[in-house]
Amino acid sequence: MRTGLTIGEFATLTHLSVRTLRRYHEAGLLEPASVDPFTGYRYYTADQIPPAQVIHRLRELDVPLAEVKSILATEDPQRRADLVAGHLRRLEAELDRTRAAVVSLRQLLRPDPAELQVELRSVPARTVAAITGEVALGDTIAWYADAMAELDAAYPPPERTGPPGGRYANELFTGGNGTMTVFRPVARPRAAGRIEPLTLPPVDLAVAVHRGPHDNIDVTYGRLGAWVVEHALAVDGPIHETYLVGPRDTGEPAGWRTEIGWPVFRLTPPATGAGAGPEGSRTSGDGR
Amino acid sequence: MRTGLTIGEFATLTHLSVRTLRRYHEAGLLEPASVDPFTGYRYYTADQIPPAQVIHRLRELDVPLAEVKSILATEDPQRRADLVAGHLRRLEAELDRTRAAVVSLRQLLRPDPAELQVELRSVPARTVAAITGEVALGDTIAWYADAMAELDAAYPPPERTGPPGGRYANELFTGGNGTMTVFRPVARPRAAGRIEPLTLPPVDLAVAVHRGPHDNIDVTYGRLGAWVVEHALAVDGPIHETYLVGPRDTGEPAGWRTEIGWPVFRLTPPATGAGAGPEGSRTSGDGR
DNA sequence: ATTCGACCCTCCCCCGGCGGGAGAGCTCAG
DNA sequence: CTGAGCTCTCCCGCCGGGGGAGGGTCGAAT
Repeated sequence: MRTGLTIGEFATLTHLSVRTLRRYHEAGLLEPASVDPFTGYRYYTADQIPPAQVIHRLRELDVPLAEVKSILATEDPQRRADLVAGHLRRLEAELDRTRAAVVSLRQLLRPDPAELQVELRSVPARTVAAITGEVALGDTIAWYADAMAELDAAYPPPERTGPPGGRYANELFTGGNGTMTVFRPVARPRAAGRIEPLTLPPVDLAVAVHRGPHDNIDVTYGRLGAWVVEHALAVDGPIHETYLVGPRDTGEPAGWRTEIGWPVFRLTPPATGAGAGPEGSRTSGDGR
Repeated sequence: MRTGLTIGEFATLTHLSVRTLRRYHEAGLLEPASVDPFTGYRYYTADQIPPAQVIHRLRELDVPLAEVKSILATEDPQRRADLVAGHLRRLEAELDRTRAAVVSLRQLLRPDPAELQVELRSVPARTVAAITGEVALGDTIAWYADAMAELDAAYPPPERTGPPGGRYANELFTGGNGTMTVFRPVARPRAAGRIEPLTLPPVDLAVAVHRGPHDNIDVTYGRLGAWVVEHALAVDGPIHETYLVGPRDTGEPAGWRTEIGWPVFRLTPPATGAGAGPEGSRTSGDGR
């Protein structure tokens, strides 16, 4: 009787590389059946082949080693299946992201985009029902959906006085996380749950309308930004979005209309009346 | 007039991080419009926003930076679209791989697999028409399809005397590349193009039939390997496959039948007649 | 004109999951 | 006993980015 399969033989049987098997041992993913205490030689047995193959498959799905470990450690087949299903959902979400990027890329490479309509608008202060939070970039969509659902539930249609909107700190995009606010203008804002009344300060906005799903909304952002720069303005402060037509209004993303507004101020204030925004300084990073 | 947009402003406009912009500069992907020779400050212009967004999208699609660079460097829109389409094809292929892994994983986690039928078979030497090459793991499928097409073209049905097969070095799977041979038994093998007559040495094979597509064929490999180990045999030498029913026979992958054979020899040779294989030593790595 | 906070610079280390290679020790058949 | 071929550990590199240190610059407010 042999002591067991050497790592090389086991590698041949499982189609994993020797290095990879060593790594899995080191990570505690797949302990050899025995390890010679003197030589350090790893010895495997035939019944370790199935777990090795499960690991192989999970890695093909880019499941991180740590997660593979927790999946393998889960005895209950039901919970284990749940963990796997969770990762598959994430894969699916990523696939959606990829599809969206493909569509957006095509659009971006199209040579002649239609002219972008940009409007400069002074928005007075107003008080709305709002939910504010510190969110990581990847969680924005889920957080947004959740918060908006809470607002919708608290304020049924008769109380609403306009389309919902959001305000997003720039660091959210450039830094990976940041403050975001979603709000709804309503007749009488009141605090409840995460909702609290919020008075939005007056701002000068450069406003453009993005048509269609949000996958490539940053293209419109970019074009709006270019417009702003070319008109000798500078952007400052958090992005404003107003969902004129959104997922709550039509299930057809192509019909969505999102107004995006970027707070601006004049670089070299000419004779034109309105000066800088209320906060005056052009230091960014407000909204925290 | 400003010198241009600072890296921070440009980051805000494009939703890229400052660090990432610096990296793209360093990689030659997106040169700032100007760099202050004394301070090293990078300054961008509004017309750099579109290329930045193209880069952003390509990166979302996991296009390597080097490839992004070559795409951007390509002036001709036609060629550029080709490059992008090429990457999309690769994405699609990867997606197929992922789907296959999901299916295979489900199957692997199913608790009660049917018993695997394994047969020990002594295969005599035979001469076939073969194509041999050194192939990287990722290219196997394309290489296989190409070589098999060449064989099929050279030997129309009347000349064929059996189902086609292949012989694959183990390092192909464990090491990332290796020697593979595809062959067809025919009446009179002759050299032509890459095809050359090859005499396959006699081997003792442990043979099992894999049913269905090849995505999870290594599960069958593993089970065959376990069987071999449990029967006090050791595997040695390149894997043999025989395509009893393959893509050339039916478009329905579920109907495929692939015979896989693993050269074996007895670990403790008993009184039974047949000894080890013709090459004798159990050193692996033959087939080169 | 100076101050001072926000910005920008470069440089180095870290991550995950693998591969390559060095240098040394082990196994086992001839 | 020899020697080929295996195995061991350890260190470095890849990719695309993040974190942070330490120091220089910009420009609005004082």
